[in-house]
Amino acid sequence: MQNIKANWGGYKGDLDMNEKLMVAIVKASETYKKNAGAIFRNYGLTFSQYNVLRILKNSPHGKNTITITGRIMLVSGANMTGVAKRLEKDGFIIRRGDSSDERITWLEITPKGKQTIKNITAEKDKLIQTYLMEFPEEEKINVLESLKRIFQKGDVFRRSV
Amino acid sequence: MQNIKANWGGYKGDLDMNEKLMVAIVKASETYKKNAGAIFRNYGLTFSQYNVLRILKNSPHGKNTITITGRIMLVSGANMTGVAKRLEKDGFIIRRGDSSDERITWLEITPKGKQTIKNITAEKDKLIQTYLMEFPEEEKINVLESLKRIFQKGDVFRRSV
DNA sequence: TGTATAAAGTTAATATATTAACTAATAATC
DNA sequence: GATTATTAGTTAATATATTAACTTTATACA
Repeated sequence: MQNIKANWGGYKGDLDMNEKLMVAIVKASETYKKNAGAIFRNYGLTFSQYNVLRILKNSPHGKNTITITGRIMLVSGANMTGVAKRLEKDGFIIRRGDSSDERITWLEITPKGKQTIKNITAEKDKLIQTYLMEFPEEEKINVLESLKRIFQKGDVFRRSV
Repeated sequence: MQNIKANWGGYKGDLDMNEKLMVAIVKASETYKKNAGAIFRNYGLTFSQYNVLRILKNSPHGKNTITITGRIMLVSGANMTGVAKRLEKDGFIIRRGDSSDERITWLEITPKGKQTIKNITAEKDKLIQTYLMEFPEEEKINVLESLKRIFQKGDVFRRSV
């Protein structure tokens, strides 16, 4: 195993275990976002854009509203406006108003969007497999449960602020 | 426990366990970044700016180079330029060239920067404690080890691309 | 019924982050 | 010693993300 801390300018972490764990979560996340984003770029998508398509594909009739999609992704509505516009410009989704509630904008994945998600699958799964190949199923379940507890706490925290 | 999936527009995750785990890592990370960022903002810092100060504080003589700091944070050098300039403008760091190697720019945390980090500590630790209060020490160690394996794999991946 | 409140979405200003292209300085190699 | 390659950092263009302020539409309720 190579030493990934090579040449860190003498930096020594003096973080306690708690902050060390949070920093590790952020680093694992950033690593995945960069590696997966590099794959998605070859298919004309950013990491965020891929996630919108993934959510729409798993929503009834391949569509959902801007606000709910943003809520699942934990991003603001203001940010969703731009992401959705760029996805529509490139033909991955269409945007359509709701006939009975004119406040609502529906996002719907197009056939091109569905096909792109499908094309990405193998390469994306292979990447994740390189991370997790040594993980027994039980370890995955344990880590998943631990992480869920963290962001559910964070959700409560956010609501109370 | 309230249902945090309330009103998700019928969205159903059909992710396999592997992708589910990666999505959970990203969500835990984003949750922490948002919650901690809200605290740091009260002290005049963004999440990224706080991390630069944390790294400098733990570096020899409170300083490190732009490139190495960015490498620890997993962000590009181009991004570091802007973050460092804004930190200097607000008096949290100073930037100084190296006398023997004129390519290098050193970032050094100021007394104001050190004091700000110190002021933030209690509130930041309290936030992390709300996430981890139910975690036995052994669970923290296990999750930390699991996550480290992920971003070390990601590091190797990045080098090979 | 009418007014107040809430919800959905957009715009503007700003910070973070990327890649690509570039300059300048140092290191390696022939 | 001269050429080539590498390293450090910046700039430009673009995408992502935030909060604050705003418009429009729908809902609550008195």
